[in-house]
Order: sequence, then structure tokens, then C-alpha cells
Amino acid sequence: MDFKQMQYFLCLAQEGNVTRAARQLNIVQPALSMQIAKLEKSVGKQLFYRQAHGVALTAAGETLARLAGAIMQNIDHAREEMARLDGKISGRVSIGMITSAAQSTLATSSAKIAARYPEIQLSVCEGYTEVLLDWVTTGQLDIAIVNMPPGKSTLTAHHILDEQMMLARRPGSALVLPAIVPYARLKDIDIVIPSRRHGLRRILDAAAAEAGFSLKPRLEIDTLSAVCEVVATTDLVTVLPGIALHAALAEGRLQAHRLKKPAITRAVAWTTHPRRVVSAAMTAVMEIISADLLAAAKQASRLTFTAPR
Amino acid sequence: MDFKQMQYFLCLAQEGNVTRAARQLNIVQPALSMQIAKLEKSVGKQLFYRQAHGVALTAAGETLARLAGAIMQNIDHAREEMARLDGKISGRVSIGMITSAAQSTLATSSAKIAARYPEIQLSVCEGYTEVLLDWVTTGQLDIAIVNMPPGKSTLTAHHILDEQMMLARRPGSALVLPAIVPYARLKDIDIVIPSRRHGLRRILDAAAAEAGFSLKPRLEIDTLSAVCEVVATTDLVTVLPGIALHAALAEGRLQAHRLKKPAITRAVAWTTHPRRVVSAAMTAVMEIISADLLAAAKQASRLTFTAPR
DNA sequence: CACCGCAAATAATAGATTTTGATTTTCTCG
DNA sequence: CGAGAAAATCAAAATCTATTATTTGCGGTG
Repeated sequence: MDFKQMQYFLCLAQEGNVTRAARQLNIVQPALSMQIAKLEKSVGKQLFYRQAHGVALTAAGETLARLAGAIMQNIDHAREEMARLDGKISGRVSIGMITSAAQSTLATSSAKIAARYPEIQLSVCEGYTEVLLDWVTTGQLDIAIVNMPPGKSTLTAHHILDEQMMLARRPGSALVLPAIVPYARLKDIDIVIPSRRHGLRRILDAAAAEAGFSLKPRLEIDTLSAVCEVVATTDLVTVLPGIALHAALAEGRLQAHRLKKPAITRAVAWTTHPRRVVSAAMTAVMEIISADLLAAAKQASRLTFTAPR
Repeated sequence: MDFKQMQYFLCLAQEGNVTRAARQLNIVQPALSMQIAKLEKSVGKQLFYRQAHGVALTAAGETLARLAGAIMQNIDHAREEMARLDGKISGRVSIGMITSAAQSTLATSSAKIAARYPEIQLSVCEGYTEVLLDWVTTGQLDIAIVNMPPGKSTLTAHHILDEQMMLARRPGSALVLPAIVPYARLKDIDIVIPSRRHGLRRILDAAAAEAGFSLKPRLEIDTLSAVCEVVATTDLVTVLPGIALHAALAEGRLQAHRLKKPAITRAVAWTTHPRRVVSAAMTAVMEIISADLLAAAKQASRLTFTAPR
């Protein structure tokens, strides 16, 4: 009776469909079929009835589901208790972040992590979503914090937050804008945004296409701090997610407007390789970073310009 | 957190010595070291202090030991409950038995198994200890019931019983023998015993060497039923374990004497490949067979001749 | 009743992980 | 300081697991 098999079994018991359960488990259907077959052999009892429209638990299966469920709960509980033990958590954790995330919280988060978990060796790099995901896949990174990968990726994604993209500009800028700016307004404004290599740009382009126009940025800069700096010192505007703006907003160097038609949201998630254990160190690190990112997004949202002063 | 790792961890926690624990687990020391290292990495905490004379649990290790112990108990409990479910246990089980075991209980045991577990497909063969062990190693057999393999084998052994070898003869034979026969007495008697290929013969030869003589059997027969038949109809005697004699004793066709100087005991065990799961079907089958063998040994012991009538 | 389509099983291959055996490092003790 | 015991490290091998491609079985349909 293997631990992995129990997980598989419980997932299948819930889903009642091998193909779907396999998808949930990030494996292919025959892999799940085989493991279930193996489990049935080792238990010596048939656990599922195979029907044309999926599978259903037998009596023995029901019993095992009950028992295995309890065991899994115990295991989860044990995990938590181990994590709570305030002995030193240790380990090496290497993370890749998209620029907006790195920009907003990397400094404070890494300081917190270093203080709270002196035995964790943290290594962070910055990069584009695709590249980071690639590095997770090949094992060069433990974790990538990226824009929620669209479509099916082979990686496991843990949602961190959804946030709105906001238009940012210099507080004293001559530009007259409503509190909530229609996205199409960008057609006529000089803007500075990241290049097409950047995930944010793709989100912006997609939204522009939806709104029926195309973006013609005056400047393309992938370094978000530089974008903020440019916007703070010129009459150019930009569109960035809250977490990339919150520092500048807090300092009053930028002003942010919500967007509409469409309102643009992007999701941030951390992804790991589905077949590697998420160590306690990784969990600890990601708890801190996630909390900081969320706080940054909230603050940015609070600081968003709503009525001209 | 893997199931196997937990087992390894608990064993090591008990033993406090990697090398010894590894031996218990039927793996080599580096394999255990590595799995423990992996577990520590995934928990993010050091679990053992490495000392010159073994390892000792850290505080975190103590906690995990407590938690993991509980989980393992749950798992055991679940296993039992699943086994108790009197739904059909199913599966294929192939067993090899030494002749003495096959002789004594195969018929009744297999009948019981067929009746109790109609869904189990049982296949039994008879053979010499070495050959059977070899077949388990290569996977041609699931289980071998053999004389307790001396020295270290790579296989996992489950003890069934210890029993004494007994001298057997025809009730009406002219031979005058004390209730408990000194082994050296065999020097002067015509005996029929198995050939040197047979495990029992090796036990007898070893005992004879210990007693300072060597056996010169009049007949060498490996088929134990034939040995009994010969002894029952001639004045030849034999030395066999109780379970090989009990049928003939029960029918009164043979008479058994204990031996001394030395008393010869042999242990019977069932062995499996250490890295293959023992399925519920195997457990069920072996429970029945073990019980029957034990009963046969007890009966033989009861029927042993003690005082001439 | 043949045909399509979904769902699961099977098979062969590729990819990982575990185990092994050999070797090295570390620590204690005489 | 050397000997010995115990654990760590390393490369090769054996074993398991997952993957792709294919087959089988069952139900609904034209």
C-alpha cells in the first residue's frame, strides 16, 4: 500500500472517471489505470466497477476510501505539526520571479525569510514567464512565480492573487483623465510599456485587440522600475499591475487609475514541477512571499486614484 | 513524505544505527542514508544527529516519530479491516513447498483455500529449498515454504514453526529402542532417509557430525511419503520432522521416538522477495497453510511414542 | 446492424528513482 | 597518530513509473 497509490485512489474515487482523475493528478490515463490495478492486486479485492461511463466504487472500495481518507488526514495533520515546530526549517530554495513580483516584494520578503528562517538558503532570479516555466520543468528552479499560465501546462500551479492592471501617470501631469479610464483611450496617449517578450505586454495586447485597437507604445521597457521612473518624470503614462506600482504609489510619485472596457486582470501563481516534492522550506518561503504580494496588491488597490484632487 | 520513507525512518529511529537498520530493512546502508536525507530535505528539518556511534533523534525527529508511528498504526488497521471484509479476496498466488510441508498439509490446506477464497488462483509446486529460494528471487514464485534458510539470505523470511526431528519406525518392529533415542544409536541401525540434495538430510548430517559419527543410510529416498511407506512395511527406520510423519502416526502405521544428543530441531518459514508487496491473497493463503502446518506439528508431537506399550 | 465515440485496458518505450557496491570522510578511542 | 566503526558520497545497475500509441468494450445512432 503506497502513499502515492492512495492519493491516486482517493482522487479517482471522487472523480469516478479515470481520464479526468488522471488529468487532475497531472499524469496520463494509463498511468492511473496501472496504479489502480496494482493497488487492487495488493489489496486482493476489486475496488471499482468498470462501466462504460467511468468507474464506481465497490463495497470494498468504499471501505478503503473511508480508511484511506482518514489516513491522508492524519498525514496532512502530521505535515502541519512538523511545519509548526519552530525548530529551524532548512533547505535550499531557488525561485524565479516575473519582474512585477520581484519589483514589489522581493526586498522585504527576502529580508523576512532570512530573519525568520536563517537556515534556508534562498536564491532568486528574475525572468520572463516562459523562460522561468522552462527552468522549473528542467529542474533548474524549484519554483516560478509567474502570470497564471494560460491553457494546460504540465506544471502544478498554486494561485496567489488576481489583480487589476492600472494606468499610472505622474501626479502633476497635464493629461486630463477620468477616474476610471476606458482602455481605448490609450490609443491617443503616449505610453511606455514592456516589450512583447514580457507577459504583461501580451495581456495588454490581448485586451487591446478585444477593445478593437492596437497599442503603439512610445517606449518599450522591460525593467518595471525604470518604467515607473520614466512615468514619474515625464508625461508618458503606463499600464501596470498594482504590485508593480505600489511602491511608487506609496511615495506619491505616481498616480493610478482603474481601467474599464475592458478591465484587465491578471492572475499570479507559483508553479512547481508536479513530480517533485514541495519541501517545507518551499512552503515556508512561498507563504511569506504570497502574503507580501497580496499585501502589495491590496495597498496598490487602496492607493488607486479615484477622483482628481 | 513517502510511505517507504516513513517505514525506513521509524526503523532507523528504533535502531539508532543506519547500518543495522538497513540490514533489518533488507537494503544496503547507503540506500537508507539517502532516503533519510531525502526525508529530512522534504521536511526541512534535521531529524537525526549523526554521532560516531550511530544516530539519535532530534526534537523534530521525536515528533515525527510519534506522528509517523500513529500513521503506520492506522495503515495497519486499515489493512486488517480490508482483509476482514469478506468480499472475495482475489489474485494469483504461486507457492513452492519443501516436500515435508507439501506432504503433510497441502491437501487439506488447498481444499480450505479453495473453499474459503474461491477467487484466489493457487499454484503450488514442490522442490528443494535452494531451488525454491532461487525461484522466489527470480520472481517465478511468490512464496517459498522452506527450511529456515541459514545465514543471510536476500529474501524476507516469516517464521512458521520450530519442530523436532523424530525417529520413526514400524509399530511391530523387532528393534528395541528407549523412549528417547540417542542420536548416535543410528550408527548401528538400517535407516532410510532423503538424499543429500534434500534439506532434511543436510540437517541430519550436520547433527551426526556434531555427535561424532556419519550417517550411512541403507536407502536414500527423497519422496517422504515413500519413505513412510517403506518404514511402515519393513524394519528400516527413518528420521523425519513431525509434520512429515503425522498422517502415518495418526493412522497408527508408524511410531515416533524423540531424539537426544543432540535433539534436532528445524525451523520452517515462508519467504518472499523483499521488494515485492505481499498481497492480501498471499497473506490469506499463508495464514491457512501456517495454521495447518502448526496443527500437524502439534499432532505429531502428541502422537510421539514415549513409553513402550 | 454496422458505425462512431467515449472510456478504460494493454503494450512497448522512455524517463526517473532506488538500490547497489565501491570508496571516502568523519569521528572516537587506544 | 593510526585503527576501526559508522555514515556520507559516487557512479553504475536494476527497478519502477509515466508516456505515447494502440486496442478493446460498451452505448447510443443513423
